[in-house]
Amino acid sequence: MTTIAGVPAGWPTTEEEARAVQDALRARVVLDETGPKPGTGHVTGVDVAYDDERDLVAAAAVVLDAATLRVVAESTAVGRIAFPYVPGLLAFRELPAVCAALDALDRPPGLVVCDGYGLAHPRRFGLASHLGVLTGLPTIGVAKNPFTFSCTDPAPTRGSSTPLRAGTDEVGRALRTRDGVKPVFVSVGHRVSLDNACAHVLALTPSYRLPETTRRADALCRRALREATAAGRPAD
DNA sequence: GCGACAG
DNA sequence: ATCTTGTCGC
Repeated sequence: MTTIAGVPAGWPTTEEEARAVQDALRARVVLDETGPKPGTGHVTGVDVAYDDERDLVAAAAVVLDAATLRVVAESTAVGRIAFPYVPGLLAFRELPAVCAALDALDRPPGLVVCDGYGLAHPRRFGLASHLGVLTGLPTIGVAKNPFTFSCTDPAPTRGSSTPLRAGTDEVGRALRTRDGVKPVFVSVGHRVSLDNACAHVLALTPSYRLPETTRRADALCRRALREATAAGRPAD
């Protein structure tokens, strides 16, 4: 079943407000924990799909057994779009629906894998870090594009990586998850080290470029959006 | 000022 | 993110 995601009271309306929230919350990010051990416990993927025409958003959370990568639980949530897409402010668009989907799970999510960035962000507070602070859960970000960051190309074999830097700080890593295929871009969200985040991503990519968590959540939120769009309309 | 820019 | 068919290759 799909729950309804409302926009929280006080959710930012303007870009200025949203940036102020990021500046206020980023101090709460915890960076001195290693995080759960890869291959143990549960790992949850979250993703969101949009229908801008109908002002609809659908989020999905899919819990996998970290050892077997089998799905053990899932949930979806639909609602109104909470914020426009603005580079650097993606969290304000995605998080209300994502939080509603996580709340609807029948068990703890364990480590949460987000689409996008955590610390690798203009104000060091991308959606993975933001979700971690709001929920207290360990989170990481896995992005498909380098955003504003640049890096050298990792060696062509699976497992190789190069740093993603902002100045001299390593804010993330370009990580090759398949031989000869474009890397993914991993960054820390909350309560997980960068080394451990990369280890998790490798454990979650036995066959494809993207983590199984992301692939499952992507498929599920698209389905939830289709079904929400089809509902309440005359059959034809 | 102009372009680039996670999803 | 989303609009969109077939096609080349393992």
